[in-house]
This record gives sequence, structure tokens and C-alpha cells, in this order.
Amino acid sequence: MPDGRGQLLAAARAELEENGRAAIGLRAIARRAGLSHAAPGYFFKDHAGMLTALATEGFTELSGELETVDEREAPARLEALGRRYVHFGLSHPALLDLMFSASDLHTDDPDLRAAQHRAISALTRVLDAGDPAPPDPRTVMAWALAHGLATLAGQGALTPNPNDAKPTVDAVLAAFADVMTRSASGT
Amino acid sequence: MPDGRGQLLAAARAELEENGRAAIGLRAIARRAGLSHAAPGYFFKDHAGMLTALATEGFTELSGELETVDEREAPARLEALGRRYVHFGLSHPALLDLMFSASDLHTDDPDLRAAQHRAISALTRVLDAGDPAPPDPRTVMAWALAHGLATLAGQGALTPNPNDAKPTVDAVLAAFADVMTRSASGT
DNA sequence: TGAGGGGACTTGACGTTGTCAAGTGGTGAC
DNA sequence: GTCACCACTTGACAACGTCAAGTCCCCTCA
Repeated sequence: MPDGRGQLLAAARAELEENGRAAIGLRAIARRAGLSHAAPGYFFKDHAGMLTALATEGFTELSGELETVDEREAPARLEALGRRYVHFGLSHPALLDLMFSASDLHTDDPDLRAAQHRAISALTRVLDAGDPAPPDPRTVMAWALAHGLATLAGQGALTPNPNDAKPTVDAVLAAFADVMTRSASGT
Repeated sequence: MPDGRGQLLAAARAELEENGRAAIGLRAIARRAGLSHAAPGYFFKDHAGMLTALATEGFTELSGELETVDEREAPARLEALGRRYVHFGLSHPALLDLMFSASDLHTDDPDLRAAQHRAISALTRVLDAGDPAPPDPRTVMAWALAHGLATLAGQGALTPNPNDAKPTVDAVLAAFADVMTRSASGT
């Protein structure tokens, strides 16, 4: 059960959340996982490759959370989706940051792309009830709002301590849902 | 006029935009600026200190752009603000990313804090016509939307190539302004 | 039973990095 | 004319990412 790759990824996750992105060195995670200094190179090829694997894991987890939203509960699903997205960002701020730092990742990695696609599908399925291209501006709007809220709150931009941000976040999500339904009813 | 600190910051900016965050090494920017390998240490103390200086510069520039919005043009100012924020993010994606990566910066640096405060003031001044605490949820909502849009577009999450994102972004901002005015008129 | 091959690492070495202590040169004050 | 200060440089060190080569162990096929 203790497979090297998994242990290394877990070590990297821990290092990321405890000490920030700069602390995830290949040798540091190897030490933490109890493997030799070159083991990460064997599994991930590269430092960027290792970050890519970490980001992939992040997208997979995010998808899992988003997919628990029931597509049928029409009025509340938008808010539910936003709440889950933001909750993810508040629980793993550094990971969300990494997931969207294109220049540090191998953006053409097929696993990464698949995981990204799954997360985006989870969003569009609920919001658009489909997968239209180009997406409805309102879908992108909801995604951008959730994403911005998640990153701002997670980095402590809204409140000095990220943990205090939840009331603000909830108020914003509620206001957004309110604004959306009002504008829709007036059509 | 060629002061060391300024040259180093310029070199760091160039390295960041050309090769991404991972490429801004202390020695690399020293080489690029034509100084000795330890010069960055003298000016910035730390690697994190150097990133902090870079982020500070970013916030100052962002403030400058946001402050050109005229506070009086009531209906359009919200959209104008969002457009400038997103434009900044599209022009300097890696910099915006860095500015909000708390774990890589010295977040208690007074210069950084002042620059952050100035940027946030520029936002709240236009949106709230003041500096209320806690801020109006709608203010935070507009900020989060602009921020999310800027980071998603800048990292190529909306379109494969970040440069193609502008039409999408414009559509979203227009839709947001529309939604906001509709919901306000129905009060 | 024994040879062969492959996966999962380790060992060792290389050049490069961040950081620090100590030095150097030039400018202005007294 | 010396003294102090500023803006760096020089040199050293441990730690880092990357690569080539080696080791161990399990599985397969004869």
C-alpha cells in the first residue's frame, strides 16, 4: 500500500499547506516520504512535473466536491456550487493557487488536462445544463466570481485571517444569487 | 539614474513575464542587471523579500490604473473599473498571480501593505463612495468577479490562448453590469 | 530450477542556487 | 586628512535539481 508516488504526493501536499509553494522541493518531499533524494525525479521527471501531478490531484478533488451538487434543485444549485468552490479554496488556498499557475506547470500534460476538463464539466453541467461552446457569459460570470472569491478569501485579502472570511463569503454568494434571480424575473 | 535596486526589479519583472515565476532567481536577475550575484541580497535581504518588492510594484501599478476611473459617471464606472482590473491581469498575468500568493511573500512588509491598501481603496472609493467597514457585499462581489476573471483569463483557463479571452471577458463584464442595474431597478 | 527482464527505486556526481561574513572603493562630513 | 557610511563585490558554504549508473526484487518463460 505504501507506493512511492502516493507518499511523495502526500508529502508534497503537506509541505505546500504548511510552508507554502516555495518549500516544495524535490529533495524535501523525498526526505519527508522517507525515500532517496532522487526518487521524485523517477516518478515525476521534473520539478514542474511534480507540481503538475499535485495540481492534477487538486482538480480531481475539486471535481469530486462540485459533483455532489444536485442538478435538479434549480434555485439553490448556483449558490451551492459557489459555496463548494469557495470552500475548497478556503480549505486549500495554496493548492488552488498552484492549480491556476500555468507557468509553473506542464500545461500540456494529458492527466492534468483531463482533470481540468472534468472540473469545468462539473461547473457547466450544473450551470448550463450542458456543455455549450462558447459558454454562456453568465456561466463564466458565476465561475469567475466563485474563483475570485475563493482566491481572495484564501489569501487573506478579504480579512486578515483567512478563517474569518466565511461570513463575508456567504454574504457575497447570497447577494449574487439574489441579484441573479431578480434580474431574471424582470425579463 | 541606473540605481541597482531599480535595475534588479526591472530584471525580475522581465524574467517573470518571459519565463514564469520559477525563473526569478536572485542570481538570475543579478546577471541580467549586470551586478554581482549577491547584490539582490543586499537590496532585498531575501528571495521572498525580492518577490515582495515585485508584488508591491504590481499593486502600485494596479492602483494607478484603477484611479483613472472617474467616480462620478455613475452607471459606467463599475464596468470601467472591472475592465481596468481585468486588463491589468491580462497584461501581467504572472504578476497578478504573484501579488496574491501570500505564502511566498513577506505579508507584513509595510511597503507591501501600503500598496495593497491603496489598491483596495481605489476599488472601494469608486464602488462604495467611501471606505466602510465591513464593505458592502456588492463591492466585494464586484472585486471578486474582476479578480476571478482576470486570473482565469490570464492563465488561459477561459481560452487556450490568453490573448483570445478579451471578447469573453467583455461579454461577462457587460452581462454583470446588466444584471446589476436590472436588479437595482426592480427594488 | 534457473536465466532473463523489467519495475522501483538508490548512489554518486555535477553545476547551480540562496545566504552569509568579510572585504573594497568612493563620496560627503567634520 | 581621517572617518564613517553607502553601495556594492568576493569568496565560501550547504542545499538544490538533474542525470547516469547501479542495485534489489519479483515475475515470467524454458
